[in-house]
Amino acid sequence: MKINLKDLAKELGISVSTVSKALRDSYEIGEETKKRVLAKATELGYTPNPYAGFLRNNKSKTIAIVVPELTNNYFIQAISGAEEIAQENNYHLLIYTTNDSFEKEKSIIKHLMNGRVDGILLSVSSTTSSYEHLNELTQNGVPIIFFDRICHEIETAKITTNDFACGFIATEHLIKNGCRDIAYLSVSEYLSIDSKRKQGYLEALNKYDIKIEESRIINCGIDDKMNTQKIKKLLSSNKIPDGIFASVERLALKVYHICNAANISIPESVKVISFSNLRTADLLCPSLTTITQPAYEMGKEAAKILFKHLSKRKNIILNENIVINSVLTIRNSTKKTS
Amino acid sequence: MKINLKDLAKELGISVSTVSKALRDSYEIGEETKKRVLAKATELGYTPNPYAGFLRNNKSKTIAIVVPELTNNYFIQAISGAEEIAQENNYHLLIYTTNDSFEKEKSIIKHLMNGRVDGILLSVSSTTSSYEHLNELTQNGVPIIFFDRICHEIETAKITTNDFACGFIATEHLIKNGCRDIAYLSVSEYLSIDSKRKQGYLEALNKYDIKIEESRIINCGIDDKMNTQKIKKLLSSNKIPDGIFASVERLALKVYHICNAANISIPESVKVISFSNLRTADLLCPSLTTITQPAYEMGKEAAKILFKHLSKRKNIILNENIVINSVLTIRNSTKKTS
DNA sequence: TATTTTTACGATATCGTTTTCGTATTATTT
DNA sequence: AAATAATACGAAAACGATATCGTAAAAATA
Repeated sequence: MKINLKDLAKELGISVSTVSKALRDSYEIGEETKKRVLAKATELGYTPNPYAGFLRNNKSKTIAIVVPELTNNYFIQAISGAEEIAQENNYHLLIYTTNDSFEKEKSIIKHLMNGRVDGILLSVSSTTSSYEHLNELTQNGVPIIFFDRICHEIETAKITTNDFACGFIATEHLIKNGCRDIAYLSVSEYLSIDSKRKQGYLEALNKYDIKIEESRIINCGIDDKMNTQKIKKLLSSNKIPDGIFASVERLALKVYHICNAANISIPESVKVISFSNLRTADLLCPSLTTITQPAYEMGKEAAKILFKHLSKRKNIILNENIVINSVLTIRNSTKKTS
Repeated sequence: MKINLKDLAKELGISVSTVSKALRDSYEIGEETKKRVLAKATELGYTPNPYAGFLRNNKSKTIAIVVPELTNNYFIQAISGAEEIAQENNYHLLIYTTNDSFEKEKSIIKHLMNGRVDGILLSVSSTTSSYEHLNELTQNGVPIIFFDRICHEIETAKITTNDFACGFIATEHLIKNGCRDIAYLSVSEYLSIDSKRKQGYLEALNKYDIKIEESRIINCGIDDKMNTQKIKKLLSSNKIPDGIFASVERLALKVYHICNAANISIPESVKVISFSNLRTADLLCPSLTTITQPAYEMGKEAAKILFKHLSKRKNIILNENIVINSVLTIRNSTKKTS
């Protein structure tokens, strides 16, 4: 049933090595023999055992993509882009989610260290606070490319969007539409994307001479209940902010839900802008003004760079920062209401 | 740098086979030796080459999940469920998207035939019109489990939701809220889920003595422009339907967009219900009444059954139909407006 | 003490490829 | 015709781990 090279060789009355070379179209084999082998191979439905080849060549034709969560459209689109490039290169794509857990990320990375994959695309977990596991990985010669949630400490290629500029733009947009008391919903103290977006936010406040209130920076995390509590508190005081800048989609939706429940009207009472890749942003009530990251392109680019490197067989990836800009799409959640 | 069993054995001054058995905690090896080996292994950071084992044992500890698209929350959630179970079983998960293309599906399946994976979780493409590639797969001994978009012709386990009943319930809900002229947006003539949902729709019309109009069954497909055109036509005639039942999320969103553009008010002019796993269904304008499939559970269940089978090492999976019910969530898009 | 059993380990074949190297045959050159 | 070069193929050694044997030494039994 399951046919291998030896079977094929026996059937053809020639040696295994000849069959192997014939199938790989080697110059060492005569045209006639090649045809015979190929014909027999298709006749018997021969397909090579991939793992034998992997073992021999020390290459697995497989890469992994590791993301914090699957309930975030950004990551879905990035995966989608990576998958397309993988298919183009006849590679296979393993998928792992860390659920934003540092421990799980370490465990996954450890499992990928032994040559199971030729390379890794990673967006680090929001609770990842040290990078030894990633260092070990590169020491073992497994190339890794970061996208979005990058790790500066590791020397390799990193794909990001213009987080600082967008943080600035988002905040400026709120200001220009009348906001003077803007809250920033931070997603994680560990993430570079968060700190950059926040810096953009602070810079914009500075430019427009708005005093920075530490209490308006809400440090959210992965605990949904805690987030709800913090945002509820923000929106139930007697002096609620007139603008909210959510660093990630999930927090903006939380704001929507809380405002709905508390009868706080967007954008009249509070304007909302968010980093988001939501497909339904324009169908929301009200439609949500977003900074949309080029998630698909970022996934594609990360994979492309990995494959470029894999084809070169060089052992080191140079430090490289690739920035693909996000776009601001203005909708009703930040509409001027004066 | 990269250490293998032989290196370890040399370092310890014992044989490769002893080291191997010690690491696998074999009864053949003395306690003391085991400890020595284990200590040395961790000291030198030994991790087994996975492919060597795969070759030897003819098992890859890897399964694949093949879905039509990633821009559909149903599939994302199903993948998420499958991934969780895979991690629990220390398995790895390969992901493939067919983009609803029959050819791509065949190509992917062919690549998975040679033992690259121990099993496959599949939701067939909406353009898949024959099943030879799947038959070949099972003949090659690769177990396959279907979820959602199943294939009756292959004998194996299939995870579905109660499509017929939900088709009926959805339609009945529209009728009870005042609709008498209900259109059904079909997603594909090939898919069993579609025909079952449609049958439910027809059954409901029958029960309430509503005449079935063939022209109210809109056969959509994967061509977005064609879909837009067909739905626009439906909604721009002088007698538009008072209810729309979308068989998939994407078509409901299309309806929303078209209604928004054409100033047709939902639910006043037309009520909309849809199969959907949209997280933002309740935030839409108006909030969307949905039949929500237990996507996460279905993915989990599919994976669980596969692993149950894999542990049994039996060569055949019995025909089995597992049905997990969907839930109707009533929101404003179907609100009574008499 | 002699025999059997148990314990603990090593040598080696195997999984299915790829690839290096060796070589017999034919073709080309002088 | 003799020497060299090109062509077409086969034998066998990897790749790294596992598992089947076989077998010394130690322990248990007779």
